[in-house]
Amino acid sequence: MKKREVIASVKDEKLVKKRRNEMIKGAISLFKQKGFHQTTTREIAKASGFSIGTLYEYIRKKEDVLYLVCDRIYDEVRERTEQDLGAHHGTIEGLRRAIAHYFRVVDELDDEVLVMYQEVKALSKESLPYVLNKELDMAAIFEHILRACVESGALQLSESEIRLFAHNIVVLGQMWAFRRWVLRKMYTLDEYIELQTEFLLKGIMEKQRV
Amino acid sequence: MKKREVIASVKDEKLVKKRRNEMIKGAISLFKQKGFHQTTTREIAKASGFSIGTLYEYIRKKEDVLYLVCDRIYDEVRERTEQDLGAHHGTIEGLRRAIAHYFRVVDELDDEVLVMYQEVKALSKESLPYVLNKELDMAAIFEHILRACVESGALQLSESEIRLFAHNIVVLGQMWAFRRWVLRKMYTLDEYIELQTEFLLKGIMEKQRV
Amino acid sequence: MKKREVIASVKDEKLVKKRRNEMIKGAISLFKQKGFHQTTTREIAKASGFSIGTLYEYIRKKEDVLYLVCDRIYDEVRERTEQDLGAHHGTIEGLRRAIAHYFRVVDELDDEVLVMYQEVKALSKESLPYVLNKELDMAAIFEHILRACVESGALQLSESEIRLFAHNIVVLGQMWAFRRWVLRKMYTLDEYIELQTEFLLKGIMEKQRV
Amino acid sequence: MKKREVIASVKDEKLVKKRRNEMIKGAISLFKQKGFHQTTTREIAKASGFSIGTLYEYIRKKEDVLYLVCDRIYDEVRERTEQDLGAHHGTIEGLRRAIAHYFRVVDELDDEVLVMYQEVKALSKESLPYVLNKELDMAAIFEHILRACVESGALQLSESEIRLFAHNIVVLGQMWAFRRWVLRKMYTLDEYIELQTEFLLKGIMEKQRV
DNA sequence: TATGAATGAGGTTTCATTCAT
DNA sequence: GATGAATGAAACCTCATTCAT
Repeated sequence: MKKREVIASVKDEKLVKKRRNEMIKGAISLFKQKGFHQTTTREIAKASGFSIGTLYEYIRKKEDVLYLVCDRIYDEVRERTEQDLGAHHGTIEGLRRAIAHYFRVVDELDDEVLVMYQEVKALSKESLPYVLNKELDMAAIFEHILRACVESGALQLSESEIRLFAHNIVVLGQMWAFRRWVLRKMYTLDEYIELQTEFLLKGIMEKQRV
Repeated sequence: MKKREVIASVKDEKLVKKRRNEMIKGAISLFKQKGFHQTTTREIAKASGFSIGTLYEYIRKKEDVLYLVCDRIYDEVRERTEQDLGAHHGTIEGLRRAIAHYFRVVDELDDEVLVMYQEVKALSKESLPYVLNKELDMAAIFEHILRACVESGALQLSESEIRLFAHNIVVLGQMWAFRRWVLRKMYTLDEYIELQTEFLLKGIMEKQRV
Repeated sequence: MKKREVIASVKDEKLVKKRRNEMIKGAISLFKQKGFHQTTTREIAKASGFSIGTLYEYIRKKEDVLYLVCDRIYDEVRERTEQDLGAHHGTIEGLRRAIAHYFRVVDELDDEVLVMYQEVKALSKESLPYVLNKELDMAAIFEHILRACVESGALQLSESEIRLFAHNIVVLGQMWAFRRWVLRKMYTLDEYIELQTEFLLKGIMEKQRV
Repeated sequence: MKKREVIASVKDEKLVKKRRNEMIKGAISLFKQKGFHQTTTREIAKASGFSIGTLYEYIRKKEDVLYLVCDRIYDEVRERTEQDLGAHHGTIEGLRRAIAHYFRVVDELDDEVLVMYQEVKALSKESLPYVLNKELDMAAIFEHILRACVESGALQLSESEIRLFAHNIVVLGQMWAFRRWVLRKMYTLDEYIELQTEFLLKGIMEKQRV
């Protein structure tokens, strides 16, 4: 699925990219604090370093900002997660590292992940599918890893299980962001990774009926 | 933690309870469709069957409605989950049944769970703790069950693990609601319960290091 | 053709009528001075004696005000023109008096007629037909009078001529309003009526080829 | 009365004339569709084939465009009407032909006439007199013709009548444009010319009191 | 001379909340 | 207790105009 096109009045594509980066950065910091609905377009413009008129040269509606923000956050999380995933491919060790790596990315971008999580529903019916599709892309990363393990014989999983477990990994990672208000009181990041990785791997690996 | 007091002008407590029930019912159905911010107080009043003036006899601010709604949904989910939990206490079978039971409750109340999930962040700093506390109550249900299993010797878990696994159960249940857009394409509820229960139990039970 | 319904949030029909009268009065005086587009909704509210919020309890969009204004002006002109039209029905004298009477109405309501004339095109495609239909109603008044004269034998006109002459009368009346910037320098109202009545009657009456 | 000077930043007069022609052409086609107020300066620039910056090299304010447009339309209507008016000067036949000719010009330029009619009131107090003066020039054309007929003895009219009848001719011509929504359903252009010419000539010619 | 990005005042409209009845 | 008309702050968005390039 291609990206949704957000139409700008300004022609210069370089400039559009630059201004939108400023905009996204400004908007994220506001959305973190107050959420999308509590943030005004003027505030977004100000935080982006330009006037309200200029803001609207680069978007059409306020919701476009939210779309761009969600889009960016997903890209960021995905890109970072995909970094350095090559080694140990198709091994349990590789899976273990991927999980840990992903959890650390969520920790670094926890504000962003939270924003994304809580504001997605504010997207219009038009934008939503594009963003949900990115959720699927995240799950797909772990599906690939799991599938590689199956192919190498390191794991024995049905296709159904692969897909479900991939979602489980993604969600238990995000959980560190959206339940941080309680989890951080109980665990350090390292403890959380340690415990959840054990939990996940056992849940994924064992074959015998419980 | 006690409930947050939502102040009503009307004194008759019976009436307050009755009107608030109507209000919560009306509001939930609206929040499901359009979310809290897109729903106006007038719409809430109308859907509740009384006038805007009357609505404000039973709440102080719009956010009170959201608080009451979230509060109610948590109570509903918790109450239903706690039903018929007595049997098999302290056994793996009891845990298995509790999980399945809880997942079915989430399925029945999926709209409500979604509302709760997506609108919590709209609560004021004042209300939020009360609602988050209810999240903890949900986790506490499974902590009790897990702890009973540990005490009966059916499971061997540290206190840290008990608390984390309880959250995992709660979140993977909610996941059926907040990822339904993808999960329902892949699994029936029964399949989801079957797969996730296996996954959870294996993750929880096994003792040997992976 | 029925009137276009302008939807009000307020239920009390009496009140709606009263407030809309205030609104129309305020709006006309503003439209006279600055035209529809130069007039802001805030100004309309103020001139009507209520707040901007209240204004929008009685209309949905700014254009509704324009529709109500045009609608009212047509009604006013038509009603006043139709007054005392009974006598001399079917005679040239009756026609002469009707013309004079109508011209005097235009003179009294010249500002209103001007507003109507110049702002009609600002109406939406949705409202326009209802207002144009009122133009036809005006013409219909004179068609009836002319037709009565034909039936009584006082005039000999084809149906085509009746309809055209009716429009001519209406337009030459309105001309006193929309060309007042020049006509009033040249003629008093009485002179204008005298000259135009002669002109119209001769144009209408004579049968022989010129 | 001289033309109002519309100030351009660009000095090259040839270029100014050329660009303004493009501008007027573009603007008219937009004003036809949406009216002056609904048309943006950007749209005018685009329709004219240059940038918004360039537009403002040739005008000072948006209203200048409207002035130039109205000015041009009047010139066009007047020039075309004055063509081939020499023959039959001072005769009823000459008058008859002039009326028919003018009505055909209005028919050809009906969109333009409508624009002019409906947007004149959007002109500033400063520009208005210049444009109204052109209305007088139109009337003057027919005043001249009528006066020639009086001088040749073909008609017997007071100065007052001459001036009024000239306006009547102008307005009944414009009426074909501004009432076209109804008139075209009832008459072809030829029928309209035929009927109105008879009407006008009878109204103008007959001497006996009615 | 031509461009188009930038500006921000100001437009329309919404909606939570109040309060007289 | 119930009503709903009134309020006005504040939201989103537009667009005429400027000015650096």
